[in-house]
Amino acid sequence: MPSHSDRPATLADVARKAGTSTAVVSYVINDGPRPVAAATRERVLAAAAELGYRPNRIARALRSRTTGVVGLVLADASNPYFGALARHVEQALDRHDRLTMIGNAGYSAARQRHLVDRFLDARVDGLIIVSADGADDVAALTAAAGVPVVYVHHGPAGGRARVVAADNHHAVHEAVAHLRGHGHRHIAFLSGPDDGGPVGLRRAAWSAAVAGDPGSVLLRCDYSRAAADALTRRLAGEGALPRALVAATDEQAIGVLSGAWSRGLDVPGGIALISLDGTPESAHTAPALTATRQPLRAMAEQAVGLLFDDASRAPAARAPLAVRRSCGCQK
Amino acid sequence: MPSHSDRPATLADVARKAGTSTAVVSYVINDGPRPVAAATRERVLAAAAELGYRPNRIARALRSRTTGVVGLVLADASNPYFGALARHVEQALDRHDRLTMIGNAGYSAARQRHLVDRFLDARVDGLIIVSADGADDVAALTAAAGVPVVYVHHGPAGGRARVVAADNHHAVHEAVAHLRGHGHRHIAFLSGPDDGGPVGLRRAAWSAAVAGDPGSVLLRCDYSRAAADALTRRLAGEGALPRALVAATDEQAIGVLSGAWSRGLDVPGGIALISLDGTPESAHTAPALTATRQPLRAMAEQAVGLLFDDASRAPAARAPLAVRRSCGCQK
DNA sequence: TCCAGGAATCTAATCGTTTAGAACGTCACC
DNA sequence: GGTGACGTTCTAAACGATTAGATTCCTGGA
Repeated sequence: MPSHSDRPATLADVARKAGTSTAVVSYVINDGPRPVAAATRERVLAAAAELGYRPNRIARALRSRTTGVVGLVLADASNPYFGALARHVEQALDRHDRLTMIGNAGYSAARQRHLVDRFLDARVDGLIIVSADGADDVAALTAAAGVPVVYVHHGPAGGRARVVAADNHHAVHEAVAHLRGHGHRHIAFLSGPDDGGPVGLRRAAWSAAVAGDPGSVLLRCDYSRAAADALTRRLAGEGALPRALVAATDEQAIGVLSGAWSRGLDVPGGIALISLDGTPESAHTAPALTATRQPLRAMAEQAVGLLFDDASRAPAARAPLAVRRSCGCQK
Repeated sequence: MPSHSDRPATLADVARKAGTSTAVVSYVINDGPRPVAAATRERVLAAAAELGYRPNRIARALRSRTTGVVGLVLADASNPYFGALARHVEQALDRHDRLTMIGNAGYSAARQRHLVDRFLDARVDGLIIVSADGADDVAALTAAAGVPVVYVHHGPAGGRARVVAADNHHAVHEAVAHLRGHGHRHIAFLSGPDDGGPVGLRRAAWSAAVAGDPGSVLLRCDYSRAAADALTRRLAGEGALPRALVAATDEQAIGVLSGAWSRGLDVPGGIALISLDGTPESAHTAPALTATRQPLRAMAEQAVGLLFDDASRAPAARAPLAVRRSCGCQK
C-alpha cells in the first residue's frame, strides 16, 4: 500500500527512497534510453510502488514536447453518425495509449478554427477533423505548429491532405441501380442546403447516374430530421413527392419516414427510399431503412493509423448496401 | 504580421524584444497579480503581437497546477442521448474557457475506472461523469487528487456526491397518468436488464404508480434499439404485447416502434407508447413519440456550474411531457 | 536635505520531468 | 601495470511559464 503524504510522490521522492538519482528512476520508468542494472531496477520499482508514484504527464509533456493527446473536431456529437465516429476514434486512440480532446464545430468554419486554435494551444500531438461541410483547410494553422492532421468523412478541396472517406461514388451508383431494379425510372435525390462536403460528391454521383433524365428531381433541405420531415409533408400535400428517393444522410431519411407516416403515405409503397449513411441504428426505423453501411469503425482506425504513420491517403472504403425494407424489398 | 523563426516565441522572446523581464510580460498577459505601467504594457503587447506569441499551456499548467481541461466520461457517444449531453457539456465548458477531454466507458465499471485514472494522470481540473448503470463512486480515486466531480444523469449510491439529474419520479407518474387518461388500465414498463442507474429509479416509480395491479407487467431488455425490436417481435408473435407501455429510454421506445411496425401492429392503436428520455430527435419517428423531454442543455450547464462553484446538489430538473402521437393523442 | 512609502520592475526559484555529458568502477588485454 | 572499452550511475541543464522577494526610482513630508 502506498504510504501517504499530502502531495503526490515525484520522481525525486522515488529516487531518494531508492537511494539513487532521478535519471535512473526515469530510465526505469520509461525503459529509458539507457540501461539500468537489474538490482537497481528492482529497488526503484519497489520504491515507486510503495510511494504510489504516478508520472506527471504535464511535466513530461513540457520536457519531451509531446502530450499524448489528440484533438477531435466534429460537427455535432448529437448526430448519431458523428457520435458513433467519435466513439470509435476515441477507442482507437485509447488503444494507442492516447487521450482524446473533443470539440463540436457545429457546421461553422469560425468555430472550427477556434477549436483548432485551442487544441494547438493545448499542444495536441495530432488533429482528427470530421468535417461536415466544405470546411476549409486548417493546414495554414497546423503546419506552423508541425501538428499532423487527418480528415475523416471529408477532406478540404485542393490539398494533398490525409483523408479517410467512404467511396461516395460507388455507394450512390449502387443505390440508384437498386431502385431501378425495383422498376423505378425516375430517382430523386435529397441533398443538403448546398453542394459542399461529401454530400456534394454524392449529389454529383447521382447526377451522373441519372444523367439526362429530367424526371429525376433534386430536393434540398438541412441535415436534420425536422427539416426533412417538414419538406416531405409539404411535398406530399402538393402531390409532388417522388416515387423513389435516395437521401444523402440517415437523418434526412428518417425525417422523410416520419413525414410520410404523418401524411398516411406508405413506405416503400408510396415512396421507395434508400439512405447513404447507414449508421447501425438506422436498421431500426419503421420501416427499416435500406442504406449503404459505412464502415465507421474501420474508418476511425484507419484515421488513427494515418495520424502516426506516413501513408498519405487511404483508399476510399467501399460501403456495402444493407438491403432492408424501405427500398421495396420484402424483408 | 508575426515575424517568423523555426520555433514558436516564448515569454523570454517577448521580454527581450520589449526590453523588459519575463515577470512583467507575464503580468501583462494575465493582467497579472501586479500592476504594470501603461507605457510598458503597450510595448509588451506590441512585441507579443509582432512575434505571434501564444502562451504555452503546458508550461503554465506545470507551474500553476491547473490545466483548464475537464474530463468527460460517458457510456457511449453513439447513443444520441449521451451524444447530445456531450455536445452541451463541451459547449458549456468552452464558454467557461475550458477544454473537454472525452472517454467512452461503455457500461463497464473497469473501463470507467481506467478512464478516470488516465484523466487524473493528465491532471484534469475536474471530472463530469455521465454514468449509465449504477456505476460506482470514483471518489476514492479523485479525493486523493483533489479533483472535483459532478455526476450527470445518475449519481453513485450512498454518497453525498454532486449530481445533476432529471426528476425521474415525476416523469414516470406523469407518463402513467397520461396513459390512464387515454383509458388504459394496465400499464406496462420496459426496463433495462437490471435495476441499476436512473432506469432503476424509473422502474421503482412505475411500481409505485401501478401499485397492486397484477395486470401491469414489467418487461426487460438491453438499452438498444435492436434488443427492444427483437423483444417486441417476440411478444407480438405470442400475442403477449401490452396495450400501453412506458419505455425507460428513447432507444428502447424506437426499437418497440420498429418491432411493432414489422409485425403490422399499429401504434398507438395496437399499443400506446411513451418514452422517458425525450431527446430532440425522438420527435421524428413514425409515429412521433410522446416523451418526457429532459432539459439536456440546462443539465449540462448546471453540471459545469456545479463543478466550479460550491453548491453541492442541484434540484432535480422537471422534464415536461411532450405530447405527440404514440400515446394515442391526435396530432 | 533626508527619509519613508509606494509604484514599477528585476532576479531567481520553482513546478516535475528528460537526457546529454561527465564520472566512476571493473574488466580484458597487451 | 597501464590502457581502453564498457556498463552503470550521477550532475545539471533544459522545457516555458508563475510569482515571491529584492531592488530601483520617485514623490512628498518633516
